[in-house]
Amino acid sequence: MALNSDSPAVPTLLREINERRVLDVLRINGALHAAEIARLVGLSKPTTAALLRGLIDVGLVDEDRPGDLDSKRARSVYSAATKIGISLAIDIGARYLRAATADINGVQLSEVSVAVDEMNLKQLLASLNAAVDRALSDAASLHEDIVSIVIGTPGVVDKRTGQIAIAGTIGDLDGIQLGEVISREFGVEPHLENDINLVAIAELEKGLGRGVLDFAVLSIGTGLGAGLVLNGKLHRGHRGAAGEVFYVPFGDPFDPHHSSTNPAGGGLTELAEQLASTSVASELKKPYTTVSILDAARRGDEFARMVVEHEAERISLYVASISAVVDVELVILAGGIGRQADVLLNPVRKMVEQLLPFPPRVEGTSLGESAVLVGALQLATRKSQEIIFRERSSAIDNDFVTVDR
Amino acid sequence: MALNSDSPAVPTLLREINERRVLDVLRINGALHAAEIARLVGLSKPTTAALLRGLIDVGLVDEDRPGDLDSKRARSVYSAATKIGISLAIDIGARYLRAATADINGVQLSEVSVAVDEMNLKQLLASLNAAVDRALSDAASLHEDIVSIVIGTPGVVDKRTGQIAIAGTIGDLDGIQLGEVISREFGVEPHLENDINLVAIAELEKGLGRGVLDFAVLSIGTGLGAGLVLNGKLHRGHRGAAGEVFYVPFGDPFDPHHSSTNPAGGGLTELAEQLASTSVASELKKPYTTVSILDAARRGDEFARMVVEHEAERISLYVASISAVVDVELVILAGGIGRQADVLLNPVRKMVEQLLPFPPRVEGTSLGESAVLVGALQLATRKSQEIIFRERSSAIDNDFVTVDR
DNA sequence: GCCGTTGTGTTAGGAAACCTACCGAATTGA
DNA sequence: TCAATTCGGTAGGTTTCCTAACACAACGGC
Repeated sequence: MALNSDSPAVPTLLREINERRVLDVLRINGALHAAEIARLVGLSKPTTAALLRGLIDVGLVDEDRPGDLDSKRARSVYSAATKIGISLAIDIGARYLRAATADINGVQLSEVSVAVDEMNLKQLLASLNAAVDRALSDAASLHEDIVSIVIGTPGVVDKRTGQIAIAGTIGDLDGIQLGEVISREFGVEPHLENDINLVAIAELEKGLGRGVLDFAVLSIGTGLGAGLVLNGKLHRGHRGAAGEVFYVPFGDPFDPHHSSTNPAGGGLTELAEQLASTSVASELKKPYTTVSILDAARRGDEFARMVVEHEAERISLYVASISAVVDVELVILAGGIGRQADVLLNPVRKMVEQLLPFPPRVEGTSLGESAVLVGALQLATRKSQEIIFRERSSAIDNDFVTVDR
Repeated sequence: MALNSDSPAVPTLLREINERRVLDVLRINGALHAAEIARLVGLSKPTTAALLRGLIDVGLVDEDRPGDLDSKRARSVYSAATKIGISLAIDIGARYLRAATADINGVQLSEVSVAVDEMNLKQLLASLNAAVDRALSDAASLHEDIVSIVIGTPGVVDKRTGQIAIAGTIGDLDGIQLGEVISREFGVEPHLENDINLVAIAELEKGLGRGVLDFAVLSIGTGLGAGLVLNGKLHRGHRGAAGEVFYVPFGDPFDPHHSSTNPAGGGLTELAEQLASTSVASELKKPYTTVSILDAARRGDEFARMVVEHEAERISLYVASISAVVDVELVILAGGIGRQADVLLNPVRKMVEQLLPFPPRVEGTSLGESAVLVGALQLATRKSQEIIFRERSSAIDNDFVTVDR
């Protein structure tokens, strides 16, 4: 039973709340005339008109007099300003480096993808700079326009220090170094975030997670990990390690690789090697690869189907663990293997239903390879909007002191 | 990007926020004079005085003129009203039935505990009625004074239907029936809640979870289950089944009893039976009981220590699962076995640190047998406060309509 | 093609919430 | 004892919202 907020409610708080509402309405609905805004926001016309004047004064809203381009009796239409800063998203993957930009309203302006291949930090940063420069020029923007930056990366990002731990997939990547370099380069402190968490945000905003209060994204690819959305918000955990389901101690708890149950990494091919001795007919030949196995399974190859069945069992264990602990409505499979959901989905569903009395829905991701980028852009947009709003609205009234009270 | 609230901000919203702040301040700090309240709330003296007058008018605040009983220059002291309704908490356990009451500010007024023993629903309800009646008379209160009721029970309580599923420990308990009976009896719709969730709330408010944003209570006793507090709030999950860690598929995933890893129920004695063949010296004799094993371990009996060590390993698996999925800062052991944390704590900590790169702190509960009741009372108090506040504050201004806008 | 209806945006007047400043009364402390 | 402090209260003013009324433009039925 603590106080909900530090400061008490004063009249200017009302203005702030209502200004935010007006901006939200404009960002959701696009250009509108004043009376329509008043109805959607729920305020009277005079008040709405005053709000709009204030927002126009600080440059957060644009007014257009379209001759009579627009409909009916409207004299002016209003829209959320666009050219007041951009957000930058960067995805540092194991095989690709991607960058994207969006305007202050979250509309994507550009996207750049560069293949990377075993490079050191110096080379990585050079590629990164090139990619960002291209993303900026494609968006007709400059370094100074960047309001916020979100970087997606494998590994656990510590909330306080920004340090990246248990990265694994990218050799000598260090969160502090990276943060400092970016910060120096762009004059903006970047926000580092675990890549799978960003996929979860992407699913929440633009994917299968829309409107779902509790769901998880289980990513099976180079590594194994999950992103959790609980009560409609990303759950990072105490040190940002939520969703590190690799550490659920199945099988021999002291095997550091959890090889008997890990469906990620080389899990699928290892499984095939192990099962090769069972003399089931197959057109598959060694060396097995993830792709060849999945393709054979799609063609109906008996041995490949058996391997996939086993893989599905392993995946189910992790789906079940997540759901047993947090009871999600939906689990979305993603990542290199998770994206091949067509052959995995049904066996996983069947198994999960046997394991749990309250099984979640299980689906394959509806987002493509740039899911991390989409999530990062989403997060960066929210940050930018908050920064710009604070900046502009405080510019109006920052001059009075209190004495008595 | 949706609107944060349905209605826009109007001046009366300020009043409501500030009224709540004043009440909060009084409930936290006890009786205060007006100037002190103004300082704590952060509002000016005239505004605070007006707020207090309003709250006194509707009976939410009491004004006392203590002659000069109280200190200094204060003419009046103000305190949150107490005699405006009570909250009722009921704990339906496997072996005990408990009831407790608190005033509107959460101050406990009475507590009653009754042993129950294999009874049918009819007998259970009779005992329940008797216990509640005693709790009420001990609190010098009447049925009509009850504002809200929270009932703790084993099993998963569905948010929407109130139905109880997978109860197990209590034979023919049915949430709908129970809710209906209570509702008819007291004229108040009771809120049913999983008992371990209530322990988590108790730890959050009065136990080791105070100030901890992310923690779990792992209850090991008749059954196995966990309560999760994430981001400072109880996490119930999509169907209220969050924390049902019994279903994490360790060992043979198709063993419905998960007997190879379950530390709860008869887990400890079973473990002892299994290990009896290992010829380790022991003063323990069959039949083993949970109590005799734990006592022997405390005395240093080698065999008993080995059994406890194994039990600790099993517990660690569940601690690790929870932490791998949601990354909690702290796991609190509770329940019949969990309360015997003295002998379990160190081996569990050691094991958990081997299993996880980010191990949580592990502690034994600091709350006694009435933890469920404490949590239920907490929840009921919050509900009562909200109900009474709504009732009283809407009594003032519920008479005007809008036309133009 | 005219004129009533409808909808937009503005002005005027007022209500509700907050604030600062000041003042008298009571207590405290030098 | 008397100055300083603190309390509760009043007066006057600001910010924010509201309803009501009105001018003006567009639409549509006749």
